[in-house]
Amino acid sequence: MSASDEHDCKVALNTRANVLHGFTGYHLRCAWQVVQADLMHVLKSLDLRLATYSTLLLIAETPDQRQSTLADTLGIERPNFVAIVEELERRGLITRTRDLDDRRAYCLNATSEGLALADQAVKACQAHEEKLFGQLSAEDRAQLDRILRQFRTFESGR
Amino acid sequence: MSASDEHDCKVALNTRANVLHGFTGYHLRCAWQVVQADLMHVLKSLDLRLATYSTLLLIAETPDQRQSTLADTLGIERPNFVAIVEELERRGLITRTRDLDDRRAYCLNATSEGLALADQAVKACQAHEEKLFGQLSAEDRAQLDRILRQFRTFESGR
DNA sequence: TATTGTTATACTCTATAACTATA
DNA sequence: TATAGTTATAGAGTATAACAATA
Repeated sequence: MSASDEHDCKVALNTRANVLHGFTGYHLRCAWQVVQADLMHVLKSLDLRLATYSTLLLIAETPDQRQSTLADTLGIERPNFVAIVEELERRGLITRTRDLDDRRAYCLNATSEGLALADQAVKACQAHEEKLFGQLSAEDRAQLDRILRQFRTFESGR
Repeated sequence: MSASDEHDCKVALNTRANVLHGFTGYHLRCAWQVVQADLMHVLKSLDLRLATYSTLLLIAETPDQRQSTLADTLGIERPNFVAIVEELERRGLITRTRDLDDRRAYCLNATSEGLALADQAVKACQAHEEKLFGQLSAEDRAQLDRILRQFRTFESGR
């Protein structure tokens, strides 16, 4: 068996007490790393990465969008998005058809295989969330979700 | 003025509603990205990165530790830690002296310049935390900190 | 034999400039 | 001239194998 089959649960920045522990941002990072490590493991079983997963989901639910619109939504630079879209197309999960009104652009759509995989991935990620966030009390879990959503409106500027 | 002088507040994975918004993990990631972007900007003004910052802080408060111990604590692979330590030493922020009991190892210690910079960095990061997490209510901020700390004990394995 | 620090290397993710074809 | 998609490239961050010096 390969190293990729072992589930590596190690958290960077771990165990020993130090001044970093006084920062909420540090704990936020540690929490994300725990979640990310498990999420990546779950997605790997479907041969997906974070980027291909979120791209496939977005294409599956918003048909006929352009690459640049999708890339923008996902916060991925257009040049870096090309390889992601190419992989999904090569695997038969999405189609790219020329926009008839603007022949520079593509319209991206999920195939039935893509929709099926997106569905599988969502179910797997819901199970992953249950496994991880289910370790919190129901109240804490709801509070965490509610509080984290507030960050979307935050400015990080001076 | 260079691009590094502008404060880029953009959050990846942004604005448009999609199925990802149903996942707490997604919001956790977004929150970390908001915090990380601002933190990196703050540290850049002291010519520090996340890695050099956390390494300097750890060395400053735990004298006479070995590289491998420190790397382990920070969750950084030993080979990748070499360049970080070299940079801090080159800038006169830390010293590396051979361990007399084990001449394979180094003992790392912060210089007075290193201690001063660590102090500056901690103060800057405390201000950064006030600015960001201060946008939450006092109750929400305390709840978030408390809940996030629970993740340190979580297993992400099956 | 095992460990400390190191080198070399490779793979991912990210960021920018410049090209092409269309508009 | 501006935009959509692309190419090339460069920089971080991260991971592993293997080496020299020392234990």
